[in-house]
Amino acid sequence: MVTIYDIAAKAGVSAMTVSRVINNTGKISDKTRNKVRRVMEELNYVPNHMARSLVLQQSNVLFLLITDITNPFYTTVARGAEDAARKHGYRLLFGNSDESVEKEKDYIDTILATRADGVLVAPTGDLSLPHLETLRRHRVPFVLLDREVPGMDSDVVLGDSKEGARKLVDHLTSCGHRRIALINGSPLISSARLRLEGYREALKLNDIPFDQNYVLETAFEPRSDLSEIESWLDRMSPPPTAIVAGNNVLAVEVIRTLHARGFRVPEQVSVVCFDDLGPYSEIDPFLTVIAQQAYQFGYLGTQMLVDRIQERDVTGLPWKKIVLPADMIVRRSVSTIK
Amino acid sequence: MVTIYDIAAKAGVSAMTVSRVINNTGKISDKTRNKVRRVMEELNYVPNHMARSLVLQQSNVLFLLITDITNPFYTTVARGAEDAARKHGYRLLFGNSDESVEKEKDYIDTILATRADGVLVAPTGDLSLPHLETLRRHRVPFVLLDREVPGMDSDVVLGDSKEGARKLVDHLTSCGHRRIALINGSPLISSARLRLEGYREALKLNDIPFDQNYVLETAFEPRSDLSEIESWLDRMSPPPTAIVAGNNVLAVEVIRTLHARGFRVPEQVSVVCFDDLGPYSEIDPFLTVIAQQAYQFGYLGTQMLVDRIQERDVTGLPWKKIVLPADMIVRRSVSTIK
DNA sequence: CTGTTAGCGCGTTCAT
DNA sequence: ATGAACGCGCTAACAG
Repeated sequence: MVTIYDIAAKAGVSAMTVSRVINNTGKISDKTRNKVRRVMEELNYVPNHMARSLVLQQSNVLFLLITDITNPFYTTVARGAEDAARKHGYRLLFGNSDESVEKEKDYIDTILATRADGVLVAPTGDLSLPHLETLRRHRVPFVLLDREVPGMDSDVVLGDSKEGARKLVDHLTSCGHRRIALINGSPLISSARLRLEGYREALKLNDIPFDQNYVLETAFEPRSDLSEIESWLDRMSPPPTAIVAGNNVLAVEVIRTLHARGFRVPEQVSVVCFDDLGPYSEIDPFLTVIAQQAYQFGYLGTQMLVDRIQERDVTGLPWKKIVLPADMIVRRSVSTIK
Repeated sequence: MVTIYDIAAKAGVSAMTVSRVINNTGKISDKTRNKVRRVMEELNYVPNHMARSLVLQQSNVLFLLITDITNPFYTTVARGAEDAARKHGYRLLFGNSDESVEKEKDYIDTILATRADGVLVAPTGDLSLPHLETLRRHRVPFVLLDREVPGMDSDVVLGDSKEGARKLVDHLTSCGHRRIALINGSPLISSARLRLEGYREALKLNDIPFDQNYVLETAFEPRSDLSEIESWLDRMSPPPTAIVAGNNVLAVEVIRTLHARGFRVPEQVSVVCFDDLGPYSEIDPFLTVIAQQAYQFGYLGTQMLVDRIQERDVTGLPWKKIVLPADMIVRRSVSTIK
């Protein structure tokens, strides 16, 4: 590896001068600058970020910790984050927690050891609190994505979950549905809680009694075993005419289960959910969804994070909270009941 | 930041002993080991990867350079790569080239400066050659994904593009289609070339003359302006009854264009393509596709890369080439012509 | 079993 | 405008 010393020697200057040329700091005569530049090219010099980071005490690395890059929502979040990170000169590491607190813990350790300058986290849920406290204790700035964690103030980018759930339920009732079920994520996840709340409020406003049997609280993550969903479906009587899913994964799994049981969607059961399902929706729009602005989650979150990193010394900057609107896209997965 | 010196002082040993405890190297008495461990916990010590990397001359970072994480194919590649990287103790950086040679060049510089231990690249095409040569010159091991680059030997993971194209065309002919068009990526991309070849061979075997007007070679990337596709569609006469798309993006764009022009798919025009479209296909399968094993591209590619990194000194290890099978999934986007 | 020395590549500080 | 000395946090090599 060629270092600044190599090029210093060959250019007949000191390493410090080379460093100055590279970073455009201090005053340097055009002559030496050009000379140094020429030698750098000649020797194919590439700066060493690790050495630089070590002395500067900053890595220019951000970490994106999401539950699963494979979920189209997070895919797009990642794209937004990478674009913004690149724009500000940061590199982006990422990891998938799979909604597992333990895996999340592992990544937190990695993040600390990496000396990432900041973190974007979609926390697995309220149980992430200790992890966030660890980050805080080590003074690593972070921005929460999609989920808040009680007991931890921070910058955060959220979707309007409550409003989204209301819109979904209202849409269903306006199509004549009254028996509306909800399959949701864990109540330990703030966005799931808000979606349940929105669902309950909308029912009330539509004079529909709340029935606990119509609600299943389970994991937002894909599962191999659908039996929990199956038995829930069987348990409800009378069966619902419509199901609200707390996210896209649950929608897919409910529909698969319904299909396996011979139900047709939407003819026999309507289904709506949060989060879109990627490019397919452009050509064969099926699911009626709350299409959250995933790209903005990542892009704006990264902006906030970078701001926070750079104004780090300014103590007491108030925490910022961005709530992105919940826009509904009506498609074909809801039938009308007369 | 607490360093090994802090904990050395507090534990009454030398920094070297602490280092030994951390890395489990050398022989250390249980007593000192425990003492050191206790102090480490007490002080919330976290190792500094950057310092470690600097002296060890290895970063434990891999870089995944793809065209667009938003493309469900690459999304899944990324998931496979991250899983494998994590398994081997590597962290994973990623970047999107958007099929742009310039952006790719930028990332190559980043990769070098980062001192990434290895790179997974889906090169933008044959013009990536200089970039790969740069990596090679700097002795950075890399594995090519999905695309080969003439003039550069290396490890590579490919799909069986030729066979895939044949299958697609054969399927169409078996449904009675004879006027089969192809919308493909740039001929500067090896997989696009092979798909064209497979298409031509299959036509020949089916006694269908090749017609250059039925082929459009354009970018694999999403575009805002569909006019190129529109005019191609208008140009073909008689119009094709079926279209093979070189990837999922092109399939989506062709279908959108067809819809905009009032054509129905598959009633008036059938469409098939390479690469699946994400989770949607599970619930509302529409497009007939060659579903490449995206996860394996990432997972196996990373395995190969790690092997190459670790056996780095063993010169002359032959380049490995993995060709993953092209499995067709028949769905609803092809109509039968009597 | 444990400590000392030196250096990984770079930038800050203080001279000149 | 340029250079020398030092340290960022860690480990390899050697010494004891």
